Amino acid sequence: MRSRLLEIYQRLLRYFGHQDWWPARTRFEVITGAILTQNTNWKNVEKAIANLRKAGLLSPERLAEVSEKELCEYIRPSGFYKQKAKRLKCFLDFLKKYRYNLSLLFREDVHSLRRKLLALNGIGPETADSILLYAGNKLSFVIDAYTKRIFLRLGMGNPEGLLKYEQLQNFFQRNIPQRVDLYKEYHALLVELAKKHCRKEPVCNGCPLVDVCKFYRLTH
DNA sequence: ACCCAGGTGGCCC
DNA sequence: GGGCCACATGGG
Repeated sequence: MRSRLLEIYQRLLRYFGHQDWWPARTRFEVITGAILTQNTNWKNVEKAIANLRKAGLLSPERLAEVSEKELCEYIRPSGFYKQKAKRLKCFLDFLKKYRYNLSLLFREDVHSLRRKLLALNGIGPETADSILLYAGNKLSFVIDAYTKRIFLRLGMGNPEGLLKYEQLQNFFQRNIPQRVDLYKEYHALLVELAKKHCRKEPVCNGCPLVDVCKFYRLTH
């Protein structure tokens, strides 16, 4: 199974090229984006991030200063803005214990830090792992709706009960080399594949995995 | 006028 | 432990 996952990775990389994720300038911007993009189109998140940047608020200290109400106005385009303002504030309260110092935060080991992030209101497994991997350079593979959908289409979903988050995550982590750059690139490539070829209504033309896609074999 | 998007938490059984 | 539902904006 190890070779299967790596082969898929190689094919995606060859087809799409390096994705160079996460699209952000700083670690704090990664974290902010990770919370804002929850069930939300990235284009909308970009608008919210642009608002924050224009106001000079893309640092923990500065963002901690603005009221939750004011924060709502900046992030409105990203949707669920009242929830997300609260969630950002919640994370900042947590970060205050580290004197708003992300280097200090990420000095902690991945498992202990993951547990602490999951304990925060508004940070579930995907957001936690996005923060750990892309902001903290920690070995924590990100699973999202796209990843699940793709592996269902590939016919790798049900047999071992790989539907639950941690199960699918363990499956990846056990079967590919433990390298941060590989984790980052693989997730980015899966998102790219999903957007181009693995939507709810699949676009099989030109899909680099078309020959191994169970959905394709069943319906064409 | 629909459907969808890089989830999460709360409530119910 | 699993099955719904609210949360909200912008684009196709």
